[in-house]
Amino acid sequence: MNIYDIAQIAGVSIATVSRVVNDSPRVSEKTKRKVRAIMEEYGYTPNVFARGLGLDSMKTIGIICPDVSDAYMADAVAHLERGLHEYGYDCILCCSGYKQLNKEKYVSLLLAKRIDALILVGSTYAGEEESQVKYLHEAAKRLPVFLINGYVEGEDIYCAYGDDWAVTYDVTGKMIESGRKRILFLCDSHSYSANQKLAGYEAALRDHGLPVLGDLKLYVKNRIHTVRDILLERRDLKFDSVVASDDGLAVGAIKYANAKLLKVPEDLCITGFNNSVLSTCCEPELSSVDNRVEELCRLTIEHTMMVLQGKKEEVPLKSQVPCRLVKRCTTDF
Amino acid sequence: MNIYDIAQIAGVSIATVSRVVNDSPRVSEKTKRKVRAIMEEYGYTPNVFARGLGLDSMKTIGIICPDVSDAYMADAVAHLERGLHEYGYDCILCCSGYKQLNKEKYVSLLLAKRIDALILVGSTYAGEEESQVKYLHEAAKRLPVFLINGYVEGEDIYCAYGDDWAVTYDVTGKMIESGRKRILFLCDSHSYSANQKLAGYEAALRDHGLPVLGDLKLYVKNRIHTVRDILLERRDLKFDSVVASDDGLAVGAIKYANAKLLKVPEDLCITGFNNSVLSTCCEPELSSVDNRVEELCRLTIEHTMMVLQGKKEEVPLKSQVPCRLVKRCTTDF
DNA sequence: TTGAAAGCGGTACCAC
DNA sequence: GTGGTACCGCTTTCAA
Repeated sequence: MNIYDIAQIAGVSIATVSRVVNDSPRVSEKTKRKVRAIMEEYGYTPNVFARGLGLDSMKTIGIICPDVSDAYMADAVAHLERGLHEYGYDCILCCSGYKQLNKEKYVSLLLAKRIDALILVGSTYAGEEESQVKYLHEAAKRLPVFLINGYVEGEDIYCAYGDDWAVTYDVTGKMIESGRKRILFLCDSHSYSANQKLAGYEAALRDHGLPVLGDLKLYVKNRIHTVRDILLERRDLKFDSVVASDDGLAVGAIKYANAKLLKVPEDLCITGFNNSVLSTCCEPELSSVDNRVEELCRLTIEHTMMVLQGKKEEVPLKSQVPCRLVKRCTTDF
Repeated sequence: MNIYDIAQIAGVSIATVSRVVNDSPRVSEKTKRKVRAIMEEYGYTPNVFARGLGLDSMKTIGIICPDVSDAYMADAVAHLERGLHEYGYDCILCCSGYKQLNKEKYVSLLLAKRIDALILVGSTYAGEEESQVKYLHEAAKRLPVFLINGYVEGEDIYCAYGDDWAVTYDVTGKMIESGRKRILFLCDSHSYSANQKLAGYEAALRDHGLPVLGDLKLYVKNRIHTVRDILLERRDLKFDSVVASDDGLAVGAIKYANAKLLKVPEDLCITGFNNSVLSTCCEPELSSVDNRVEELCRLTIEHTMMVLQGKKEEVPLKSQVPCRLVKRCTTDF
């Protein structure tokens, strides 16, 4: 059943049917009703390919994230999908992993699919150096690119991210003010956001007259037991508190504390990041920074729609959303 | 840059360019090289819409799940996306929620997008009665439909699921054999898989000569604190063990035990389902049934490809994968 | 308000 | 092995 069939049955031209489908004002109400009734009766659905050919758009948005099985990204993807769907857009989801080559491959693959916009979730896409974000600039020449949780400067690259620096500065400061002197910084990558957190942590130490010690900056794989075991093995490492860049790492620290029978937060004060289920699952429950994914996604969707509607002048290239610490049982401030 | 441009530059016909793009054997190696070089040079990518129009396929597979922010589904989606991508297929992801109407809407939306196959993740799609799966039968008339974690009988509906009944029967049996007499069954839905688990639980009770008590079958919302609080409030409810249909529910039970200072597993023996991060995050760590998503996804992908390659006779309509209990600290058998 | 017809960018059949 | 060309199903301009 195609537009020709409908036209014939309705006794009008395909142009008219097309206008009805697109709800053009230049068709009489009477004709509209008639044609609609027939489309309904025969269960006609316009062919998306033919439509795409003409309009060069399929109302589809590409979402790339390193790995949806990560709770934070899954959450983001869920919010994005829901929101975009409300605007009549579908989502093609791609999990690129963390390797540069694959990120680039996925982007060009999506470009070939003629998606309407590209949304990248995760600060890994912000790259560590200019050469790593070149592909984003290239992509941005063809369609609007949106980054969640990272910042890349460039025309038509719109970024939404939390103030990781500020919140980490703040949390670290509070730890110091509550008497901690040796704060361990736990991290699992060198992404944009990880670097922001690290910088905030270091600034807080400096501003409070504490030394920035290389030993106390630990890069570990984000697996609970791995973190616990590494901390247990490093008997040389002395610390009275932990600022972790992810809940998984923080829970590893909690497991370490439990294993060593340390009192939390008295002997070891711990904060995580992302405010995921993990933080209410562990024991004691984890104080964690809420990165406000929902808000970041909301903003991104809003911006995407504005840009797609040609109002890109009204959309800021960078949008920062304030994070906030959700206090539970692993902090005493 | 389209096929006509390339043809002109290369001094061949569009037919030849098309053949080169599709790597047809009926083009001389020399011509292929020449045309390929030009395509490369000008960065030509075939228009997917035009191609779709002709072939009526866009090498895209629709994935529907109730909610990707759920760890289990996120995991499944991640596996599916990775696997399908290896076969050159992209994924359109839809989160339908649990309402019948929305499930149906999403399916017809995807059908209109002319996807090549449909994969549904979650036993909620198996429905509770025939009328609820009618839309799947309709869809299956147009394209192959795959279910992960649920069973629906019907032509061209291929299902892969764990043996929830058997593993629950088994676990419940072991609890009884280790001396438990009042086993609480925790559940958050009436989905196909939930019903299987319940049936396995009840069968085990019966086979061991224990009564099936309505009080001990509890339907709760899958939120850790909610579960804990409900159990704390129900002071009338006596139980010495818990079989939960999801890790989240089981962790709720652990929180309850911790709050009441019950010893786990001595005073309260607990098992969860899905073997998610939650099970290694909580304290004590949870024994949980591994539902083998990865294997379910692997099978589904394999089957999808076979069906799309026209070998549907070789694909079984139902594939069962044995689950297994991963023992941690909340059980003593 | 409606219709005719020219694209959109490919695929595939049929000649040569 | 290569080229010519009729589709695929829709949008949109131009005329009427």
